[in-house]
Amino acid sequence: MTAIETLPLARKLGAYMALSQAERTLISDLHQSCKPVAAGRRLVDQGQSNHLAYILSAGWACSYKILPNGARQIVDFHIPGDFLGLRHVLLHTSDHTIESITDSEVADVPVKELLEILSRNPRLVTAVLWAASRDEAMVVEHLVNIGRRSAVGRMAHFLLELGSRLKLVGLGDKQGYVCPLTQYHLADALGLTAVHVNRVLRQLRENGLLTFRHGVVTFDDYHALSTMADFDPTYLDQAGTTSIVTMRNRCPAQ
Amino acid sequence: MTAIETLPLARKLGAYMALSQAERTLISDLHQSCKPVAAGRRLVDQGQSNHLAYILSAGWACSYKILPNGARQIVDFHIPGDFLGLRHVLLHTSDHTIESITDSEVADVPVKELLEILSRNPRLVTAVLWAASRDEAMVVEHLVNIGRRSAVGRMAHFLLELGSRLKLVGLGDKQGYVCPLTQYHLADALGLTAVHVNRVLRQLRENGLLTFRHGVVTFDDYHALSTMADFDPTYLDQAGTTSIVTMRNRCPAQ
DNA sequence: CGTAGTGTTGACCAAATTCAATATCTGTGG
DNA sequence: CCACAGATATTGAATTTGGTCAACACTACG
Repeated sequence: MTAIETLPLARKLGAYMALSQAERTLISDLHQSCKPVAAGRRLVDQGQSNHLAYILSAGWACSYKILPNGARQIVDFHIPGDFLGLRHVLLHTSDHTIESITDSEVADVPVKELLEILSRNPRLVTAVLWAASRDEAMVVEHLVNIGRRSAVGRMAHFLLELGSRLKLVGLGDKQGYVCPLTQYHLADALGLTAVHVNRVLRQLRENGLLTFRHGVVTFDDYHALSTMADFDPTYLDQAGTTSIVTMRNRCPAQ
Repeated sequence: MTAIETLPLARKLGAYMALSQAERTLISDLHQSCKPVAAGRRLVDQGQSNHLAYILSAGWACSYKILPNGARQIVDFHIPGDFLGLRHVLLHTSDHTIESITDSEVADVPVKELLEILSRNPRLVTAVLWAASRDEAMVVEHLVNIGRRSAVGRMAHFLLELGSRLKLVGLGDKQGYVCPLTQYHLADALGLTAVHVNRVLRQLRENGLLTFRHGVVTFDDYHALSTMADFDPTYLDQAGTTSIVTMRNRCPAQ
């Protein structure tokens, strides 16, 4: 078992609120069955319910929906420390598929155990609720991105957002990051075709804004890129720490 | 004060799980200050935090984001019984604006009170978390809609979804419903221009699928419309009641 | 090697936008 | 009750964006 401090989920929730020793132990308990998963394996299936939630410890994954016409829309990418299938567990239906992109490691969490832990720990529920809210904020930003930005703007904004998320867990910086996504992944996430993704990437490269080659995203001009993409990482910030602190002072902890 | 049974929020949460008398009373307490709001008034402002959540008792509202270039993306429309500003309260920042579309009635809920109620009532937290999850499911569907469907498909799917939601609160049926949205609202929600919205509506009308005129949506051929739009209302269903019960019983296994 | 997945590019096409002009509706004041 | 203004809806023509089809290059890996 890994030391509690290095568990991505603990680190993530810990960024929201200070965790008591008991709470840390509970989170640790959720990681009992951490196991490797090969790339391309489906963890949650659209339309089915396998009653498991996962914590992604290592690797990349994505959530997507397949339309009857065969088109795929990727809703979100998941990086280490992310909770997988949370909504799936709560709604009891799987409205989308979650699939590993790279070889990964996941801890699967039985629903029963999760619900018991949460029902006994209102503070933890609050933290999880907050993590879920942050996820929704990302989906909303994604929606705005697809609905109201040009292809180039979408791409720039998306790669910047991914950079911010990765920086938070120590997997990237303002220079860039390692990124296992194919142009097909990008296309299905951004509502474009793979061919057009290629052209857009070329355009960004030729304009000296960013380079995405050989699995590496390099920000050639971070400032100019942020400007042209209207990128504002506020919605990702953990400014929430302040928020939760406020919340904790107002309501009696349990 | 209205009888608890007729409060939209109570009705909504009650569809998820049976509510105890104490819980009903708590929900009723949240409606202390129900007041009228004129059309076009902003309730929550992008970038500000006014620390209030609302329950929409009557009328229509919408959440949207304005991009620096002036474009607007409507994230969701709200109808009676919807919770407004939930994420806003939890994240302590307002990442989007919520505005009334018609003259409406809202009950504003002070954050402090809401948090106190939730921290003392884990079951209620679960219900709220679930309502929030349903909202996210709608945003996800919206994302898929914009990312991977043609303009006509988007419009059809969107108007069908709205019909399902309204039917749930008794404001519409398979024939159609009264709808105060302008073509600009539709455009900003679907990532189109108002001009193109007009053409798309004409096309749907001329194909005998649906008519949207003078503030009324009429389904001329519900079945054909659902088919062409790949509409599957599963993600809106309240099958959840079963879900929560089942979740308690099931488990481990894979 | 050879194959499958991925990336790259060009020529052509379709969908949606933009610009612009009118029409219609709705509420308001005279 | 009518005239008017502002918002909303409708339509056409020209343009842009992104998609489709097709060919080929590069890379990794058995």
